[in-house]
Amino acid sequence: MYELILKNISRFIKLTAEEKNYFISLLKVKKLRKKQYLVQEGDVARFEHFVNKGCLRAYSIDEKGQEHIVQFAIEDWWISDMYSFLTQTPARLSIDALEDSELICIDSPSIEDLFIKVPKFERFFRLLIKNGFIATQRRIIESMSLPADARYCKFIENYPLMEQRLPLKQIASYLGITPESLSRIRSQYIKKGKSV
Amino acid sequence: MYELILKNISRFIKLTAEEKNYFISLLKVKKLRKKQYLVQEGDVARFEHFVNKGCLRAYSIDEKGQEHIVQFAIEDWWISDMYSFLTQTPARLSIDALEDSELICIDSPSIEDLFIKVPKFERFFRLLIKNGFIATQRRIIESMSLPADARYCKFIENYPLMEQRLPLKQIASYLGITPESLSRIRSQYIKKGKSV
DNA sequence: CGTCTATTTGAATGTACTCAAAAGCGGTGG
DNA sequence: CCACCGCTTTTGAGTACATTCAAATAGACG
Repeated sequence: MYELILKNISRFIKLTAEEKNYFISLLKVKKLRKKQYLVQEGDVARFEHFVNKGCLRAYSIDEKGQEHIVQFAIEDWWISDMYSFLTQTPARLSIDALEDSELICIDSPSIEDLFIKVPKFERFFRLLIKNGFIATQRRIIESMSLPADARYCKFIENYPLMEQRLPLKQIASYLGITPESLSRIRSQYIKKGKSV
Repeated sequence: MYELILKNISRFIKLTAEEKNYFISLLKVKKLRKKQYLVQEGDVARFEHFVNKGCLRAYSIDEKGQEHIVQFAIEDWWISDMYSFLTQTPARLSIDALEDSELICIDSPSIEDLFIKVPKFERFFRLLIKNGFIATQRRIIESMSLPADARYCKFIENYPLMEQRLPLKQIASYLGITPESLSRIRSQYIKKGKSV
């Protein structure tokens, strides 16, 4: 059950067996069916979530009711509403499952305990957030400097595993374009792409 | 000289006089003239920078030679190429001064020392990055869900102090539109804005 | 099998872009 | 101090790309 998350952590910090056990004692497992919410806009996010299995998305809904996907997460990724989790104010994002999923969750007080008893975890979460920050910055740069078709190519390059699992509609929402536009881009891409 | 940065830090963690002195011993001050580079694309970012005075921008340059501003920083803000700093690989961003500026810098090895001697700083930098991450995520959501004119309004709302100091061209680059477009948006905004 | 949603395709529209030119502003050197 | 130069900002005209709206097709799920 916990192999994947321990392996994930070991990429950044080394833990003793005792520390591992303590860490595991703080975790909760949660299963979600496709389309179920993990976090709804308006909740206070109480957990950081590690995806052990499945696929989820974090998104915001604008005044017109349109969804804008901020992040996807598949196995071995972390997902949460960072804003809500940090400030303990109501979430601006919703998170739900695109596939039946299994999550490993750790709540806010447990993380604080963890930081005290095993300070190495401060480092781990710092690096985790840093990576998220970097990815997000890169995404901003790409969204500004590349036209929609190039953004789609980049997406496939960066997340080949996801691209296969995600409905086009969801990818369009992530790229900030309409499903119709993405459909057209794709048909262009296939024509040209055969040779590329 | 160091009041501002100490005050900045004290918003997140409390330091003893001794810790403060140790921290200060690690700092370097750097002055920049307007238009001077702090970091150039291709350098390895060795420092985190705190703006004590002045105004800077971090930006990337795309294949067409166009600049895309990722972040502005004025007094009491931190700025660096996070990606380069974390990975110690060459910077993808350039950072330069939009006004004569004064920076307080701390290099990578010093930060690692600091984390060991005063672990509270792990927390500080974690929170700093977290805030950056949240701001960046919000920016992505806004850039996807709002038309250019609304993004400009949001920018004025969020960063009223900056808006006054920044040339229109720089703001346009941040918003991801051309200076011509921003000029037009602005003239609309003034007409309508009088009544708003 | 039927219903609901996702995807494709078409046509008309709109927003922001490019290119071009003029006006405004700031700084520099004679 | 003023004239000039370079850069920023404004304005105009034509263009390109993505959008909206609509309709048809394809797929998924009960």
